[in-house]
Amino acid sequence: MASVFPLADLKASAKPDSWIDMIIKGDCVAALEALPNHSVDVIFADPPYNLQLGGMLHRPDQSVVDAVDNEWDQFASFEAYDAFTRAWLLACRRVLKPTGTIWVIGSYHNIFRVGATLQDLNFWILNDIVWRKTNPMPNFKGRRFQNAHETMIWASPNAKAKGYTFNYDAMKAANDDVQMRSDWLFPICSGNERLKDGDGKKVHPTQKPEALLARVIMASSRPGDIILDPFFGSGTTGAVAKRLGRHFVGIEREQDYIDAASARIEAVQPLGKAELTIMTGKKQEIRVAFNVLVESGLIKPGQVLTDSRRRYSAIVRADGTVASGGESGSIHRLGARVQGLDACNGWTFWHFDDGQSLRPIDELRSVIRSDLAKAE
Amino acid sequence: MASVFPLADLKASAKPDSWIDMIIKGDCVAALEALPNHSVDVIFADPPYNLQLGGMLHRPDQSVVDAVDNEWDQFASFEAYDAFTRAWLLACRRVLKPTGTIWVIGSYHNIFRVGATLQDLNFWILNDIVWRKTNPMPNFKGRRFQNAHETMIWASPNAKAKGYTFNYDAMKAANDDVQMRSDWLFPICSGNERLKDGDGKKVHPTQKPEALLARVIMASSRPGDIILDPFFGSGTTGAVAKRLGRHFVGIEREQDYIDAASARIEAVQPLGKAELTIMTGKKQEIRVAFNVLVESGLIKPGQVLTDSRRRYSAIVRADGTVASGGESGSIHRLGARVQGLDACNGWTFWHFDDGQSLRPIDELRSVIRSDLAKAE
DNA sequence: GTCGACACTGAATCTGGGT
DNA sequence: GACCCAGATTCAGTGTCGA
Repeated sequence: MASVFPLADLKASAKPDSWIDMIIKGDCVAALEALPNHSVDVIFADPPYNLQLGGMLHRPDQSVVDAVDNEWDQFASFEAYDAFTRAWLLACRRVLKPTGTIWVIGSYHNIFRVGATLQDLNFWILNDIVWRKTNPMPNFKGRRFQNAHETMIWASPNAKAKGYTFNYDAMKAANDDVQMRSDWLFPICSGNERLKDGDGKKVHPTQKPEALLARVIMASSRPGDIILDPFFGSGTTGAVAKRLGRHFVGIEREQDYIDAASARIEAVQPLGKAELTIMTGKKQEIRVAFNVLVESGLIKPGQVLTDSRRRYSAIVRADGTVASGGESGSIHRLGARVQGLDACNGWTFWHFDDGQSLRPIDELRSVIRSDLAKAE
Repeated sequence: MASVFPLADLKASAKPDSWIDMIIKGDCVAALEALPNHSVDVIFADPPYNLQLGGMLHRPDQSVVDAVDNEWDQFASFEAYDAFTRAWLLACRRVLKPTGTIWVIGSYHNIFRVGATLQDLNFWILNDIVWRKTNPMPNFKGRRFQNAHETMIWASPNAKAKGYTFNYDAMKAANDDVQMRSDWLFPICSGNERLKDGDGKKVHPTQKPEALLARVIMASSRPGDIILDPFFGSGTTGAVAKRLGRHFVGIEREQDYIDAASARIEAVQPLGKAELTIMTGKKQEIRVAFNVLVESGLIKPGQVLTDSRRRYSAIVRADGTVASGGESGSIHRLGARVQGLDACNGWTFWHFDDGQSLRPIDELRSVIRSDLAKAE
């Protein structure tokens, strides 16, 4: 239980990082306002859905559906819900790093209001993600389609924000080497994963599955990043963040939820560094300029490069530029120029003849890179 | 081309139904205001998405993506888009029958604003439906998840609206006898279905697949209903409506789209009556009250009914009520009362003794129904 | 006629680091 | 903030052409 932290203590603390890996007890907006500017990498928010339920719902066998009827899900009007949404999103915006991103999950009851508010506040939507449930609750009355999904919005703090973390290559590799789509399939949280109290009753009515949070965190953060959840509830975000080697910050008002989340997170074993290594693509590799190949002798001045079908050719010059029919420039510029295009990746466009076949000069760059790696 | 209809002609027409199965040329809101109150059963709306694109986007092979940059998709601000959305939704509300429903399709660029506006105008969301694309365009820069779906909102005109059409059993039967979910899988519109002009260029940048409209119309309307599309475009709604034996009304500003849609709809052959019969379950079956059984002599006053295990018993009264130990009421009420439950389906709870075994009284209702069916 | 290679396309808010 | 420029980046199709 060491990770619980009353908001008053946080405000009194002189230590700047005392809020990391803690659950702050208190109101969401007040607690956010106690955190430093631009200090967290990712926010995952599962706000109240503002369900507007009529009476009780019975299954065909007359058993009663255990609906979400908690006090924290009651709002007087759409206006009240919008004001609440605006307040916590504004507080989140200040706490989020410029390179950070925010996730918000909801259903049709609230997600349209959340999305519109995000846009009004100048957040920039990157994707809307659909969580398709393998095992959703049926529609008992037969008057609608089975409500089989929830929606997450992923956004950066403004339209110009560059440099947010998206582990594209890891996602693609995890998805059988095709791009990860915006529709994800996961079971709802049940079985051993579902937190129960002493009477076997579920601790929290809307506990999210860890698999969902794992994909969110793996996609949009790096090990060591700080993940904030302003509606911490049963602490799924904290548990998964800890397991995945990230730091967490939770905000929660209700002591029962804090107790359950705290114990749950305590029991989590973080994965090791090897398991947490994120697969990256070329963008992350050491930059090797073309003239390094010339300087190292892998390419010789005067050597002729061609494209893969020998339609175009160019001569290598000693300064690391290439020339063709009066034109000259970088491998990229000249590649674009001879093809009449705006841009070109010279590394894959230009080839050299190794005596047997044409090979892209990118292969020579790989040789340099592996030499550099050995030298480390 | 007979189905095109300038808005001025519509206003001048004395014939009240002259707008049915027509494409009205003109502004969406102005045209809607020329239609009678509460006159259409279903509205399907595919409004501009308000895409905010930067410069050109190139594929990895340097080819240029043909983006949606049409004038009709340009708005000055979110406020302008919201005002536009409010105006056409209000106009739709007046034209829609109290038992009607509206569908709106969009992407994350606009759907949150549309959904919030629907709620602000007191529409009642029944479902949000995800159209999962089998073949979406990839994310070429690897900076986001592949945007692989669009969202539809299905709503009734107000929270208390009852009696809207939802062909639950037909949807369930069409879905291998499990409830139709809120996530639907369809390819994007391509191949022969995609309308092309003389030069082989697509007529409309965002033509929707007919399969999507077919499910919408089959789920939420009946043969003979009127389906309105205020952003008619290439006329998919009209073509599918006609094929499925529904009437359509289209509103469209651009003559090129009207010409293409008009010719397209002209070529559609409607399905026959037999193919259009909507599969119905018990909900749609002829209602048979318990007293009809008594009146018909299948159940006799004074007869004893029991539950399947003979734990409870009740005596049938001539008025079609049943009584047990001082309590009396409908078969449903009394069934609930004796079990101490809030509700009970008396048709399956109460049984009669046919001399050999106990059989639910629901079987007698089936006898009545088949007699009624023969009589038609 | 068949098969393979290649070109083309779809509602897209689509780079990042350095000067 | 504007500009420059290296260089990284695509899935499920349909249609065409030539062998």
